[in-house]
Amino acid sequence: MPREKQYNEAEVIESAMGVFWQNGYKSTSLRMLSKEMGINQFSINASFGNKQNLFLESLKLYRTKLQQLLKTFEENSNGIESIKNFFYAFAEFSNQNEYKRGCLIINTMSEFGLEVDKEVGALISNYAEQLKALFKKNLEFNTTKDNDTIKRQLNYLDLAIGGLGLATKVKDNTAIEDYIEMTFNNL
Amino acid sequence: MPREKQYNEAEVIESAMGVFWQNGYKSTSLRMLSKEMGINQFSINASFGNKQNLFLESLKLYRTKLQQLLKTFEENSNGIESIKNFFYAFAEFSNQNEYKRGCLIINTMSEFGLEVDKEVGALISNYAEQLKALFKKNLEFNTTKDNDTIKRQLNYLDLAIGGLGLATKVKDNTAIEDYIEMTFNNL
DNA sequence: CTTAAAACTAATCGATTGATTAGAAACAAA
DNA sequence: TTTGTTTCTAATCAATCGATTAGTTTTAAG
Repeated sequence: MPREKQYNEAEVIESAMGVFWQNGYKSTSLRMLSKEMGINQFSINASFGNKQNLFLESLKLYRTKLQQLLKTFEENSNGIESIKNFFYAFAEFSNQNEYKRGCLIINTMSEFGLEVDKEVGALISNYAEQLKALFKKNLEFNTTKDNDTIKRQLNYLDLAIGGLGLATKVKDNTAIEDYIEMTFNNL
Repeated sequence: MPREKQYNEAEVIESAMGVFWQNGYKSTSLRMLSKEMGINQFSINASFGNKQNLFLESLKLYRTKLQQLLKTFEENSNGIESIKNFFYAFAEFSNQNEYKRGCLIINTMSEFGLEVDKEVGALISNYAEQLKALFKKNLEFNTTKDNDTIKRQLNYLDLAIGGLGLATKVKDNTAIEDYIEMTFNNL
């Protein structure tokens, strides 16, 4: 007997994700979201509760998109070159349209630092740990490396992918390509 | 005949800079600034006009502080090792107290991306160009490098210092040290 | 049809934002 | 002391924020 929803929740989250990606959390208002999602504030509340939770759902969607890159990375884990391929895929993903939006996860890390919401922080940490595990797996492809070398190179890659995320928001593609190439000269 | 100001403008800018550094531009309200600066909103307006201009003045002050690092860098320009020393000095500066605030300039780049205020953007660009000039000077200390190598290494260092700025906001000192050491293994 | 449940529109809530105002207080020259 | 200028405090402005409400519309079961 009830009236049907006139929108698809998965579709409107996609729109919300785009707005948060472009503007960050604090600079995104519910009115901006309402406009881009094509539903009013009441419906946002009905489907997602509040702004914070909609942001979390947007991050989850973003995470599932990145997961496809991680899947390719996992399936093609043959050492350093595989890590480099992931760096390029990550940069390309961040530049997937005309906007310079960077990476939503790294943007969020930068916006909130260590004072991040608990659930958001958990999502970010989970992603970071999964990525580091893949880095580690590929670094260990060269069995001559000692544990200390692995540990240092892992920290190097972890911070480098963060820097790459920031760079995709403010630097041009040539600089980014030079950066990736140079990053892997050391490894 | 007039009444004297009961505060020193240079001192209250120092306080304002700290608030912006910790919270970013948008998350800093005039009431937070008023409280930390020890003067009321009217006085902020009287001395600095508006929030945007106070932010610009805070950035200028931050820039003068970084200028001391650049001065040391300039005076001790003997090649790659000098660049590395600057990286360490930059990381230490960003961690100068108990807070994890990162670098105000890089935080601002991340917060506004390419849609930054004109004057703020000019200040950032000016700083970035000055820094790149110093990188270039030290890279060219090794006269065997061709121009293309210099250009690639310059982009590498430019993006790496950005990544370091982000890292000082969210990573621990061990990871940062590993990152710097690894970064200079390639050069 | 009638009816009940859910989704819709539009208006509005209190709180907070950046900015401004009115009026009191301070202070040195006249 | 009087006067004129500036700084100060405290209150308040319109705009916007996230969130919510009241009331209408849609829909399908009965």
